[in-house]
Parts: sequence; C-alpha cells; structure tokens
Amino acid sequence: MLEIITIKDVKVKIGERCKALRKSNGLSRDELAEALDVSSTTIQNIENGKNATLDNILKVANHFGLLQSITKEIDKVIIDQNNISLY
Amino acid sequence: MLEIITIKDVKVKIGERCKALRKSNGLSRDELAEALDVSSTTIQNIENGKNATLDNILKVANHFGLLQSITKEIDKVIIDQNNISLY
DNA sequence: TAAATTTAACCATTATATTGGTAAATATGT
DNA sequence: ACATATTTACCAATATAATGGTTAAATTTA
Repeated sequence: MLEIITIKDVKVKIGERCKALRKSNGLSRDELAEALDVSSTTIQNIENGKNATLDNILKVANHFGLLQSITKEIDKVIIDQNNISLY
Repeated sequence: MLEIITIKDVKVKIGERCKALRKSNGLSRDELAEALDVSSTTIQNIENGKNATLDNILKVANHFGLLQSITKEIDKVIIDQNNISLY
C-alpha cells in the first residue's frame, strides 16, 4: 500500500494538530493569537493548512510545550532516513 | 538537567539538518535550489536558521523523502504531549 | 427561540520572505 | 602556485505572509 503524501497534506495535518491543541487547552483563536503576539488571521491560516512561516508554527508548538519533542523528532527523522526500507 | 530550547534553536537545528541532507546527497546549494524551484538564497537562509516558510522547509524534506517520516512524527508529538512527564 | 461566541472569508496595508544579482571570502581540486 | 567550486554577505525589487478591520456564517449557550 503506497501512500503518497504531499506537502499540502503535511500542512493540513499540522494545521489540524494546532487546532486540536488549542481546543484541548480551551483557547479561542483570539486568545491564542494574543498569547503568541500574532494576529488571529495567522492562527486561522495555520489551522487551515495555508502557507505560514516556520517562526509562527514554532510559536504555536512552543506555547504548548512541544519544542523539546520536536527537537527530538528532528533527530529521529535523520535516523529514519539512514534506515530507510526499500520495500 | 533542564534544557531550555528556544524557537531559534529549533530553526538552527532544522537548518543544520537540511544542510547535512544536501551534503550527504552531494548537491550544491544551486543544484538543490534549482531542483526545488526556489532561489539559492532561500536554501542559504534555511540552512542558516533564518525564518522561512513552511512550504519551502517541506520542499526540502520532500526532496529527500522525509515527508512520510515527518507525518508520523507529527502524530507522535501529540502522543508525547499526552504522556508528558512532570519530573 | 434569541444572544453570544467562534469561525470563516474577504480586503487594503504593512511587514517580511523570496528572488536575482553582484562581489568577496573559503574551500576544493589540478 | 593556480583555477574551480562553493559559501557567505550584501542589495534592490518582487512576491507573499502577516496584520487589522469588517461582514457573514456557523456554532454554542441561555
């Protein structure tokens, strides 16, 4: 089963995750936007999978304490690359 | 040992990884830039941890076949969030 | 039901990432 | 040593993300 994942797919997935994190923390878009010092339109764009800056994506991640995890996962992605399966 | 990781740290790390991937594939910045249809300045900025768009970061990841891994890691980050340790 | 909140979609302006170019400094190879 | 390739750093122009605002739709709450 070959899953073709596109860049758009990843952006949409990141947006969904940001939205889920915001909801599970009981925040409105305005509240999160204010906490991150960005506009709520930017939050909206991120959540809808529009193109965004790495900085703002990481601001969201940081607000929910995910920077540490992300750092670890970046390292793991490299390891995965070295152990890639051809089948 | 409390490690305080900043947004800048993550951007620098991502840049280092992009550079390592490019090098290990024997590409110059110009070659990678042309392959991704972006300018070599953009590659330079990414590698130096400057702010960039999610789209261009994912273009690099996609070129080296990392989209699949990234997708999985996004899911994992959420799981990590739920199992977060307080100590 | 109505009222309040949140989300969505649009717009003009601002801020900034990207582009394409140049030139200088480093590194690599002959 | 030289020549080549790569990297780095700058710049003005362009493209686009971000902003702040409004309005409408959708959802939630009373």
